[in-house]
Amino acid sequence: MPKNCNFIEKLREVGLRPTKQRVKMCEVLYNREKTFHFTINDLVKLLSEKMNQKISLATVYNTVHAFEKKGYLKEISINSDKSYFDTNTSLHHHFYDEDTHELIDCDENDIDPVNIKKNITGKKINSVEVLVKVASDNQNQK
Amino acid sequence: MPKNCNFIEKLREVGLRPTKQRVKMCEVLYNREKTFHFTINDLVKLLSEKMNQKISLATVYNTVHAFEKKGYLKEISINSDKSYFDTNTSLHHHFYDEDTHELIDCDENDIDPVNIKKNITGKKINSVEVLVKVASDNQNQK
DNA sequence: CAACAGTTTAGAATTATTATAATGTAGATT
DNA sequence: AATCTACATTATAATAATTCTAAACTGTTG
Ligand SMILES: [Mn+2]
Ligand SMILES: [Mn+2]
Ligand SMILES: [Zn+2]
Ligand SMILES: [Zn+2]
Repeated sequence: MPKNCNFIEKLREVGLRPTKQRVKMCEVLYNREKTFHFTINDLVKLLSEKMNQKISLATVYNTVHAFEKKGYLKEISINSDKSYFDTNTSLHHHFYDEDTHELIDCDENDIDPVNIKKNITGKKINSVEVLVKVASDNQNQK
Repeated sequence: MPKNCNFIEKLREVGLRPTKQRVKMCEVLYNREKTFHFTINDLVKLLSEKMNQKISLATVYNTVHAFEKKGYLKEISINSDKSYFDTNTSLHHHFYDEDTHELIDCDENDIDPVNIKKNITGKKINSVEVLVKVASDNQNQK
């Protein structure tokens, strides 16, 4: 998804009707500096509280999944209680803060390419992703 | 958990009463050659069909979580629909077969140590895990 | 063999997610 | 602009995974 606005164009490009719900969701998701990692509930809350936009839960689910299918969002598995989504759809690694339950993106400089020596006959590698779990370091408290 | 039997001893060691349900579950989980990756439902089915042991769903949930807390099982996140557990509680990497939805353990020889250059102040790294997704290679079909 | 704490159980409750079906609307057709 | 139609939104019901509850049961200790 683009940097700034014209979400209407962008939606149309992939064959999604630019309804006002979809445009509002784009604004919330993509008008921001950094990658956004969220649950459906986070998103519903944001829409309703910050944006004053009441969108039915079913629509939020439908739209998030439509965006996922079109490559505007990526689902990530860090917790099996609920689904997390990521506005950064490129293949990338994550730090997961076990204290705050926040996800942080890595870029190419943060982790060296992973060297995989195993190979499964008849299968090809589709993705390689690293999850680094961190927590507050209670070692250095003088 | 041990290679063969005497689960009664082992359970007692960590302060879990060796009830017949718990011992049966140990047998199903640990009397096997390789690591076992499973969902609660897989386990309930195994117990009931293969072992002819009807254990209440609530007990299976309770016991799996008790085992997890005691370090006999590890929870892994690959899919957000349901929880997966792993009898291999060591820190290890996985291949995930997107066709069969099977998990395969890696050992130290399969993937080189991951070199992490990013560091978050005040936080220490608790774990680093790699997930390699594979699928059938439809390239080489002469 | 008590007595008690911990355990199992059926079933209800909760939470996340998906399905249904009626109503609304974007965009094309006249 | 009025009409049409496919697709979208919505409230609500249904389903699925998980957790809670409270009563009955059982392993252990004395
Ligand atoms: Mn999905
Ligand atoms: Mn858990
Ligand atoms: Zn990310
Ligand atoms: Zn494993």
